[in-house]
Order: sequence, then C-alpha cells, then structure tokens
Amino acid sequence: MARVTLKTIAEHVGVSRMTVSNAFSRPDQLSEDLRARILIAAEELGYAGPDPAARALARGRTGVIGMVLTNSARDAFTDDVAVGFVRAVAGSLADAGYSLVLLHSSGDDGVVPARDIAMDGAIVYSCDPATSAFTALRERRLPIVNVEGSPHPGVPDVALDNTTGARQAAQHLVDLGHTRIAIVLAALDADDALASTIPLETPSTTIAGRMAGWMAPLERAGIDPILIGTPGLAIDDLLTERIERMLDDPPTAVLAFSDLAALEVMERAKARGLRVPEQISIIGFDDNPIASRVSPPLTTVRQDIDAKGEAAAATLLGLLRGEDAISPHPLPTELVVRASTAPADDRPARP
Amino acid sequence: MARVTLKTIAEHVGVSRMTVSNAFSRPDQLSEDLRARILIAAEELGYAGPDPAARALARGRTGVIGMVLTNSARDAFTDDVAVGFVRAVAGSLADAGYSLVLLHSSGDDGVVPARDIAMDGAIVYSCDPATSAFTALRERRLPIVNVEGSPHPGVPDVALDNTTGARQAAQHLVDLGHTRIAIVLAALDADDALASTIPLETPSTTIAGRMAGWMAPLERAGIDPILIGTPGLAIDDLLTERIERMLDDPPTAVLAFSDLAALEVMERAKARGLRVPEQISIIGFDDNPIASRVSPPLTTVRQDIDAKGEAAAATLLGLLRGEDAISPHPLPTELVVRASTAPADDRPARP
DNA sequence: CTGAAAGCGCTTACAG
DNA sequence: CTGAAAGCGCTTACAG
Repeated sequence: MARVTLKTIAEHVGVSRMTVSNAFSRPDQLSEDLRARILIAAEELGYAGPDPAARALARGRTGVIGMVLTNSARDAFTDDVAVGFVRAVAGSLADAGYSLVLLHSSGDDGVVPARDIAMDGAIVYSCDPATSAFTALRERRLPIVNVEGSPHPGVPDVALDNTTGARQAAQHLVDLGHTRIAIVLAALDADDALASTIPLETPSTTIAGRMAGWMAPLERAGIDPILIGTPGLAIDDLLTERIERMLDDPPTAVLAFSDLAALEVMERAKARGLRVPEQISIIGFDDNPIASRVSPPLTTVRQDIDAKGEAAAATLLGLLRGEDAISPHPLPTELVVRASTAPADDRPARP
Repeated sequence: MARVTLKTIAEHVGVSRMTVSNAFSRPDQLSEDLRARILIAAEELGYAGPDPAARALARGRTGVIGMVLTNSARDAFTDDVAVGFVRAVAGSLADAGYSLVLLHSSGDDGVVPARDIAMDGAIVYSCDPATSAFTALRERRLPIVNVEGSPHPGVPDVALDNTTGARQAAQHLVDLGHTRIAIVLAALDADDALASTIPLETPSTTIAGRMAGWMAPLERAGIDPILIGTPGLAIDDLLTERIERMLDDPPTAVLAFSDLAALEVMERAKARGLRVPEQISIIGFDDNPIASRVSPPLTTVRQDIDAKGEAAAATLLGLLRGEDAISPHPLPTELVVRASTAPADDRPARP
C-alpha cells in the first residue's frame, strides 16, 4: 500500500491538496463541515497528519533546538549541574513549543550532528568556540546562544557573575584566619605554583572570573595562594595527580573551581586521615545537589541553575523571534556556608 | 543576499546541481579535481553543506530518534535512574550516528512533539501505552521501542527481570526474621491493607513483576504484608501521606518499589526517631546512584541502567535496519545488601 | 470559502 | 565521470 499523503486524502474527498493542508494547518480557511469530512477521511485512511520533514522544509522551521554539551552528552550527563541545566532549558523551550535535541560530538561514521541535524537554533553549553560543533553551527548561520563559554562575536552569552561569589568565598577563608590557601583549577596549567610566580592566563572566562574573585581578598590580605590546575576543562587524571601531590604538604584551606573538584579534594584528604574541616577547609563552586548531601556538607558558591537554563532559552527564543542578540545580565552567585569550612588551626605552617 | 544552495554553487562552478550534491554526499561519483573545485566554491560562498531539512525529506531519514520520558522531561530529569538511562541511550545512538530529541508532552500551544517532530523512530520510557505521545507515534507508524512500560502489540519491550531481584529482597527480610513487613508501591491503590484482603491489580507490568517476586517468599513464610500504594506512577502526596500513616504503627521492615520511595520512608522514619536498621529495615529498588551515598547505605535491588539503555538503543537500531520486532531478554536484577537492613528485634509486634 | 501555481532544497535512479 | 528528469510531501501567497 502506497503511503498516505495529502494527495491521497484530497482525491478521496474530492478536493484539492491545499484544502486538505488547510484542514490541518489553517482551520479558519475552510468551512467546519468540509474540515470535518476531511478529518474523518484522514482518520479512515490512517493519516497521522502532515509529514513533519516535508513541513519543516516548506515552512523553514523544524520546532527543534540543538543542545551541545561539553564533551559528549555521555560525560555531561554524569554532572548534576549540567543535567539541571538541560532540564531547565528543555522545560522553558517546551513551553514555547520547541523540543531539544542532544547533539553529540561527531563520531567516526562521518555524522556531525551540528551540521547534519535539521534545527532552528542551538544552545552551546560550556564549550570552547573552537569546538567543531560550534563552528558548524556558525557556518549554518543558525541562531546560537553561548552558555558559560568564551565569548564569540555576534553570539549572545549567558554567564554567571563568577567574581562576586568567588570573592565571598575567599573572604570567608581570610576571615577564618587561613593563610596557607590552595586554589584548584581547570583550564589553567599549574602544579603547586605560587600565584605570583606564573601567568594567570586561561581561555575560560568562567575560570577567569572566579580567579579574579578569589584573588582580590587574598591579595588584600597579603596571601599568595598555591595554584593546582589542569589545562583541561574538567577533572582529569593530571589534576587528581596534582591534587594528591598538593596533599603531601596540605594547605589549611582549598578553593575549588567546582563542587565535584572540591569533593575530589575532600575524599582524597579524608583518605589520608585529614579531618575536614578541622585540619583542612574546603569550598566548592556551583552548589551541586550533592554538595549538601555529603559529609560534612560542603561550603560552596551557589548559582541558580534553573535561572541559567531559563535565561538561555529566553535569549534563544528572542533570537528566533528576530530580536537582536543581547546577552542577559550575568546571573548572581552567592556563598553558602555549610560545614566544610572552619577556623584555621594554629599549628605552624610547615613543621 | 539570497540563500546559498546547491544551485548557487552549481552555477558558480558551471556544473549541474546533482554534481554538487554528489560532491557532498557521494564523493566517489565525481573526479577528485572537480570535487575540490566545488568544495572550494562552496567554502567561498559560505555554504555549510546540504540543508538537513531538505535532505531529510528527500532521503526519508532524519538522523533523529525521539525519547519520550514519563511525564514531562522536566520531572524525569530529577531522577538519576532516568538520567542514566537517557545517557546510555544517547551514547549508543551516537555511535550509530543518531541524535536524541527529548519529546515533551504536548503543551497548550497545540504542539505535540510526538506528532510534529521529524524523526526516524522513538524510545518510550516508562509510559502507559495510552499516553497521547505513544498513540501519536503509533499513528505515524514509526519504529518504537517500549521500555519498562505495559506491553503493546507489535512494539518490542525492553524489560527487567523484576521478579528475581524482588524475590531475593523479600527472602532477605524473611531470613532476618522479619514478619511485620510493609510494601510501598506505585500504580496500585492501597492504604494500609493486608495483601490478602485486596486485589493485587496494577496496570504496570514492572510493579506486577516486583509484587510477584516479593510475595513468593512472604507467602511461603506465612507472612501477609501490609500494602501502601498510590494509583499514580510515582511518589506523590497521597503516597507520602499514606507512608506517614503507616509509620504511626511501623512495621519492622519495608520493601519499596524504588530507591527514591525507600529514601522517602527512611527520612520520615528517622524524623520520628526510628533507628534504621535497628528498628526498621528498608529495601529499595534500582540501585540509584544515591542509594550507596545515603546514611545508612541502602540495601536495594540493582538493575544495570546502562545495559537497559544499550538494549533499548540496539533494539531500535534493529527495527531501523528493517529487522523484526523482537524484545530482548529481560535484564537481570540482583539484591545488593548494604546497611539499611538488620535482624528483626524481638519486641512484641504491637505493644 | 476553495484551488492552480510556484516553490522549499535536496536525492535517487537512470541514461549517456 | 556528468547531468536531465522526476520526485520527496508539504506550504505560501494569490486569484477567484
């Protein structure tokens, strides 16, 4: 049996194809009576409605928004912060009638979703603008919103006010009397180096913002923190190795670029018998759902992940409506003091 | 400036449109030299490659697979088990060159993603076959795989061997000497009723399988468990209310239909000063990542969520290749004993 | 209220 | 190795 299309139904009812099309897509363009007859015929013939692929071509609109996540979706989905972001975006887009397609990075089969999937726009989360997916999206001249990535001309950015929260975090440690402080970073290659001795250069504006926030109160207090970092964008073997080495001669407090990194430090510190927070204070970043559930609950810098998702969706929806590309105001961040921080103890620094 | 299409490039290079098409899609169909010239012209003109929407229509293939999640994606994404499933599916599909689109339930704007989004097939996770999304998918005659849902003729099912793990869980409690046991359920309306007094009917084959597993060892031991359940498919206010009422006169052990439900019981029991597991043993289901992190770590029934995702993807990929619709073998489940279960104490049942 | 015409941008056999 | 023809299934103005 041949496929049922508008034509099949048109012939069956004895009207033209566009009248059938109108029956589905523009009900006000034909009489109720005729429309009812057409719908009944469609039902009888097992027609499920206009073919979405054909409609997408004719209308120039697919109803689909792409989402490219750091690395592969596989990795990103192990991070509750990323998952929360996807959830918030999907929810906001759904309200506007759009569905979210997860764009995996190109595999070896030659498929490049960012280039090959039909979509109306895309949200790029925490990616370098040099990422091939980002490039492909740009070449297609699709509306794009960049989230927590390095700025790219013509692409609106949804960003955090990373500095404020980071500043509060560092100030908190200073207030507690810490002077031997380590900062655990991504996107910056540093192995147990004093901040004053290396260039604080990173391609990540997120990390740069946090660094600026952390350094301000420390510098004011005359503290030169130790830097532990990996050139990668996330926790990798190099970073964990360097964290281990740092713990050979532990600082009294650690500022980490994410809660996951903070927990990595916490676990390894505990494994060595260090008491948290008595012997080592730890502050994370994000307020990952897990932060409040670990023991001791993690002091961290909260960001509103739902607000971030909504802002990203709203910005893209604006672009889709033909509005100008404007980046929303950076979203606020705020220190949340829990139990992983305590006053520095008075033991001499390096006995 | 008009849009750049195959035609623009064809005219620019002085060849026909299909030769340009071949340059992109069938490189073996033209000389290397000509292909290079075409690709260069395309680059110059800012052509990003064949339009995916047009290609989808012409080829009859989109490269997109739909995923419909219990309720809205918004809810499902708060459940790590569902998230893990999505991750596994997305990963497996990516290897085959497919991207996953999250199909939200239809909103009030008239958009029904399951009906309106162009896709090649879909995976339906933990949904009633009466769900409108499921119906829409069926009407389109798309290849569908049903996961943890009620069976539907002609649709392959990816299911768990729920019975084996549940049986082990109940046997574990019997072995520990428990006799006053409660079962906390979804998809079955029960308020503190003895199992023997109500019909154990549920539309959920998942729940039915677990019930069968739990009841076998209990019946053999002459135990008539108390049933606490909600007609809904997940934890809702009605269920939590009934759990509270159950705890007014607590059993010595609880079997829950999910880890999330088990944690609900655990939290409420602790809030009342009940010690877990000394005064009340609790067993969950799923081995949610959180299960091992709570205190005390939850005894539960493990399922391999990655395997489930891979099985779902593999089954759909088979359908897409034109193979027959065959359901894979039910995936194994297995009791994991942790610290939320202990021997029944000897206090009289109802003092 | 209904329909003839043109078009969305590409691909699939097939012929040369 | 290259191209003329037909087609994928729908929608958008526009005319009547």
